[in-house]
Amino acid sequence: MEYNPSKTEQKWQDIWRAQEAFEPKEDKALPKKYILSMFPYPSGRIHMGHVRNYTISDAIARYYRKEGFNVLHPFGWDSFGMPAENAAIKHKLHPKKWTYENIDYMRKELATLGLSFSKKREFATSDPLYTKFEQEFIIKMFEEGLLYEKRQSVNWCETCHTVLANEQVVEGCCWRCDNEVEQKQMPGYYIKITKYAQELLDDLKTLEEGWPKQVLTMQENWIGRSEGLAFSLSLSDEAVSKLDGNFSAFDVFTTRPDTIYGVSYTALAPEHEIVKYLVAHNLLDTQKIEAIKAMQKVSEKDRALADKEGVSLDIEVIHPLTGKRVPVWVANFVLVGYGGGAVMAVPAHDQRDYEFAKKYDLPIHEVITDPKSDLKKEAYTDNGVLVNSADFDGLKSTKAKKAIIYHFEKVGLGQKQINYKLRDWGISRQRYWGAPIPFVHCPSCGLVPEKIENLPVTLPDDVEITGEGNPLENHPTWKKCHCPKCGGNATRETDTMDTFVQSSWYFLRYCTPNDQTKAFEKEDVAYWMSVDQYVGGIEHAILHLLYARFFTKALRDLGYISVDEPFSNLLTQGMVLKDGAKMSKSKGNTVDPDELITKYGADTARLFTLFAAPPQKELEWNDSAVEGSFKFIRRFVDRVEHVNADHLPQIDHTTLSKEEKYARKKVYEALKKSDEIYKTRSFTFNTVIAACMEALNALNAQKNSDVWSEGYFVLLHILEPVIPHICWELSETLFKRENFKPIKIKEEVFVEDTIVLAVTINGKKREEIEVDKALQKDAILQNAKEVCAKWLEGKEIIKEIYVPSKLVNLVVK
RNA sequence: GCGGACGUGGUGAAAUUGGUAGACACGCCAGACUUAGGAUCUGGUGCCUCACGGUGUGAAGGUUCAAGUCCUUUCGUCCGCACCA
Repeated sequence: MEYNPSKTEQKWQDIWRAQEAFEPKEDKALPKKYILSMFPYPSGRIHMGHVRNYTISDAIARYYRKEGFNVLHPFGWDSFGMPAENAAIKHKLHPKKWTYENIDYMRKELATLGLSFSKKREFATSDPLYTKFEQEFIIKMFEEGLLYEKRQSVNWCETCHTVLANEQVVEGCCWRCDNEVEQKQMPGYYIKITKYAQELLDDLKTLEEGWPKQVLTMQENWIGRSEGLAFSLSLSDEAVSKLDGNFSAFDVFTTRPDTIYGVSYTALAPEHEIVKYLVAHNLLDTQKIEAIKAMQKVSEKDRALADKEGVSLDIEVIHPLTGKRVPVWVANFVLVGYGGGAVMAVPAHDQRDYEFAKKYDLPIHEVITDPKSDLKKEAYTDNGVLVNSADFDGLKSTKAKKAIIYHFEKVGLGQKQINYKLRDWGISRQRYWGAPIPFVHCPSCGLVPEKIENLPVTLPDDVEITGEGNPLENHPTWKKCHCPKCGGNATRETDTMDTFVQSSWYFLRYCTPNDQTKAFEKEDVAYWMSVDQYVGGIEHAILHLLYARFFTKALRDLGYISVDEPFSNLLTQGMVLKDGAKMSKSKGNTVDPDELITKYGADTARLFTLFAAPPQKELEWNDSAVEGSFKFIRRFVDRVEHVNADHLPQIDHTTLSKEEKYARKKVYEALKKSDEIYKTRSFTFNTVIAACMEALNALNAQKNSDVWSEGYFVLLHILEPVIPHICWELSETLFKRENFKPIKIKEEVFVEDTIVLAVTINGKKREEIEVDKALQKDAILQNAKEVCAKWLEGKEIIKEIYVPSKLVNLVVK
């Protein structure tokens, strides 16, 4: 039979479309599987990363469908975002037009891959209906105090003309354009993700089975919980009067309360209010003020790389336990955004404090002893035994921490505190192509949410995108409106939402995709959620995956759903590489999926993608291996001529020749392997494909047409998720697709009359023996010794080990 | 610095979880068929050795009858976070 992929693939894609073959059933009594790939941004064309992503989830979806599950495998578009605006500037195209044209084009491209998506549930996040529900959530969050507006220092990217959330700053640079991020004071909207810090951390435990460890660790570190003591340091009387009575104390946080007797100075962040006051009122000599101003100018990123640096502020605080005076410094390594922006410094037991103390010749008081400690060289930062710590002397660090916190709480000087590195999520973006933040600024009522019945607040179409400023801000009339509360003249908020807000709940919308009145039906969500298998890139380990987890919990608490975690199982696919580097246009090492499919067909593209590496690993592109995948399919199609039954034939295994038995065994081994990779969720398709190749090779070594027929019946079943078009074609012709149902493994094919045992001597393999399966241990050992006579000459056997159906090991001296 | 993942032929990778290392492919070599082949088919292919045999999973130790797999130390690669007090 000739293999003509373009014809066959077109044929089946047409049939699938016409028959709506992959729509989930409405029956909620059926067992379900929700299989989801991260939806794409419609950038214009699909790339190999998309092909890999969707091929993996499609294979999983097809498998479960064949196993009788009600499968939801939806698809959509993450269609708000900056590239649309950049394209508008460059090509003078409206972002909306550009986006939706891209969607149409990419939808056609993806169709050629034969993906089994539910077509009726597709949507784009820039659709006004989607915006409507999202704005409703935002208003509900505001009403529940989960969202607030605040003017504060933000991450600003000058190239993108917008604010970025902390998660979107990568090593001090913009995650999208790599430009260095600056700090800017601006008003913005924040979602209180910090309120969920503990739950987001705790629930990572429920994901241990289903998520890669790496991702869990990254989220854990990002949330960054630490436990310690928060207390206040009172300024000396002189210091209070120097500061004109405006300050009397400042707060610090420490995870090492056991070292508190070792405090020899304290340090404030350059942006600390006290420092600002001293500078603003010229309360220090000019040289110091200049030094502080210089420090303030250095970006956080550069500070991290800089040497420890500081200035004494000529004020003192009182040590809360000893009553001694402690000098206050400003230091470049203290962060304003964490733990009050001030630290107690214990140079003996903190390496940063140590370096600073050495540089400025500040005292180093040892309060923790340990044989490993050598304070002449470096700080001793591990636990140990307390000394020079009054009543706490002799306690071990762990005990002392508790005792000291208890003491602080008892006398009312401070309390136990849990701190998180996680910051609230800033969602304001000063851009046009996004979901408008549905608020109004009223001169008399202040910040007022839009009325729910007026949603969605949509974008004006008549804008000019220049890249200068926010087009909504510059629009002549759009922002003029009436206050939803008092009806007076008011101004619409011109910030739009971070696009990560849209991707934080799209998987819920797929559950009830076409409802015009609500975002989703509670029962639908209860049935379909959580996502049984989520597939996407590791680059979202923190960003999208953390936001989506948060959003799910927030919507739960707003009463919309009753799900705690959105994604039970996560597969992070590896990158597609060529010549050892990530495929990218700028490097010129891309492979065009369209060309690949035109040349070899979708099945070959899919087969290569799944065969070349396990999905979690990087996939190195190899043109001749693609060719090899094509040849396998062609060979597979070619051998169909050996099939002569239109159903699964009954075979009496005992009457078969050795080759025939071996072929059957290989066929059912492949089926076993296939079930295993889905069941264990390893999704190592490469091993299943290899097993099918072995089976085909074994079939080819015999001539029994019943064995051939059975082999094809099973192999078409196994390979359907990988190379669906040709499998549907062959299965339809040969078996009326009767084999696209669960197939029972015939255990008899694994039962063999003889077994091959390895004979090893001192663990080293010497010979192989083939023995009757009924042969007893003694006889087998005897047999083994005879075969290995030459190795045993002049040796004494001191031990004989027999591992049934595996090997014999003779230990000799 | 902290955390994570990982080191197996010329290459991509397997290895039933402690039991015959290198399955399956790519590549390469040889042969067959061909006017021809970058088509197809057959065979070979870890390394050293003519062979007998030796040796081999980054390195070094250890546990065990038996280690790619478990333990200790060490080297290297990749990724994430990075002065979080």
